[in-house]
Amino acid sequence: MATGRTHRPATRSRGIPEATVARLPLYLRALTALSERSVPTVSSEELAAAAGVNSAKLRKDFSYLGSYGTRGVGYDVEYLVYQISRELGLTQDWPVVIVGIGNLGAALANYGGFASRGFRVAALIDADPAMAGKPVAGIPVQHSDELEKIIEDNGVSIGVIATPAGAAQPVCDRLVAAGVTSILNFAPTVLTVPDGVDVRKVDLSIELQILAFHEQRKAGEEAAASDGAGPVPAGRDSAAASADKGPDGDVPAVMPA
Amino acid sequence: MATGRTHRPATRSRGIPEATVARLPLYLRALTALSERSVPTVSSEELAAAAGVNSAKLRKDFSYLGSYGTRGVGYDVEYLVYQISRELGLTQDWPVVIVGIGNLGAALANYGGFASRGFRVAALIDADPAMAGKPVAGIPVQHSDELEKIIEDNGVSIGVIATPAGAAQPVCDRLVAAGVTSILNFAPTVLTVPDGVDVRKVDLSIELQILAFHEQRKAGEEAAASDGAGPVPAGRDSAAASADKGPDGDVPAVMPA
DNA sequence: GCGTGTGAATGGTTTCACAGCG
DNA sequence: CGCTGTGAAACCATTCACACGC
Repeated sequence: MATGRTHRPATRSRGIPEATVARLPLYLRALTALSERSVPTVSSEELAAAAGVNSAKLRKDFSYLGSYGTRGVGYDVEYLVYQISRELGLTQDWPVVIVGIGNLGAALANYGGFASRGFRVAALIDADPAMAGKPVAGIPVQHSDELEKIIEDNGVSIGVIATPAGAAQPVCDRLVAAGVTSILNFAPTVLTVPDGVDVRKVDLSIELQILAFHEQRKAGEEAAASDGAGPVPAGRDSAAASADKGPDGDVPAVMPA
Repeated sequence: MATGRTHRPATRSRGIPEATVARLPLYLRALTALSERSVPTVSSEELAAAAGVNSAKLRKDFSYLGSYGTRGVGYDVEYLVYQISRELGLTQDWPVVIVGIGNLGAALANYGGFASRGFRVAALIDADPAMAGKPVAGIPVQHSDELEKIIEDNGVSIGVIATPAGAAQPVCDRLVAAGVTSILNFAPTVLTVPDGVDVRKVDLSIELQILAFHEQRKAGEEAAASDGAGPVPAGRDSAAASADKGPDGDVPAVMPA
């Protein structure tokens, strides 16, 4: 999904499907929880339930990593934690910079799961001179003039962009020029990057819009058949024309017809 | 990820693929930008470039909505903005509650894109009594005791969870019981919900781990990667692929199986 | 002509179902 | 016997290529 020419034409025989890669962190988290409770082994069924997927999918996913299970028994928790960690590259240390220390950037800097597993916040960077030196999550914010130097000195290859939309592309360009090859983008913009650079985006408003779509669809279907699977608890109908109850008279007015 | 029951396409009309739905917000954003610059029409090629997808995909996506383009010309920007907004349900107002007003919750409350398009922060809720009454982003935080009342009074059907992991499931249960049917979860946990409730998750650490995987692969392309998928649990320590440079003391004990 | 709209071809992912092994 | 590992089938998504209509 990065650039136009995104094709990696079968780099090597090393072919773990993208969809599987995206689930490995989920399995890892579930396994870590089991590990902390000193559970020695799990079946695909149990682990799948904990990770919120189905067991056939999980077994297929693991089959791409190798045969790490024992038939008739299940998977060794510790061993699997190690194997997945290694596959994901978490047995090494990844220094990360966060650019844009507003509300969101500060939240990310404070996020515990960040440091907990392989990732380390190497620096916080902001364009506002007034922020410089101010500690956030115990780390002093540095001015963006230092960006290139910070990247190089720390061998940073992963950058997190938490700037306003307008600043995202320029920041991205500088990160890439300085040597960053993976970017996690929280700004609501499509980033353009050269080949070989990975971009993943996290976009609140896109997620909300997807939810709204499904929500609207649910509201439009009050003629359920005899399925009767899920009795929605409070049978209160919601979210129709909402021009009546709101304490706030603000109308969004997205578009006239 | 859409919860449980796959919707039967029995109702022949609205069968928009999930992948398409996920891209509509992207198109909408690009179109809105064009609209603000008073661009009257776009070709699939141009719009696709702005949205970061390829044009065949975009045309196929739009074909699910109907035939809104003009051959030889392109798409009318304003008209398409309206059609997509309507399809996504953004022509109505969606009151949203945010639960958990820590760093992240505050960031979300302050996020501009939130209110800008169809969504309205109806309330901020936190379990900490000390937070109650304190305004965040101009909205006073309310205590979680009020949760059910708030949901009902405001007809909220979308909830955002930004609590610590441990609190997420209980909060989720209460939201659902009170009538929420769509949840955006920022806590690093798998949420269990009844049928008919949609959950989407945003998970920083999963995204970072996916990036790390690709980053590691890139690094491994310079050095001949030694294949680690050996026979059975005997040669498991062949993890020499990547130079172990990190002082990461957290490596789990290697298991002989 | 030009660019949309769409069947058909391709590629990837999920699910099924069962063989195989501890 | 129970549970993993995996071909094969079913499903979904993307890409191709071209007919069609402005």
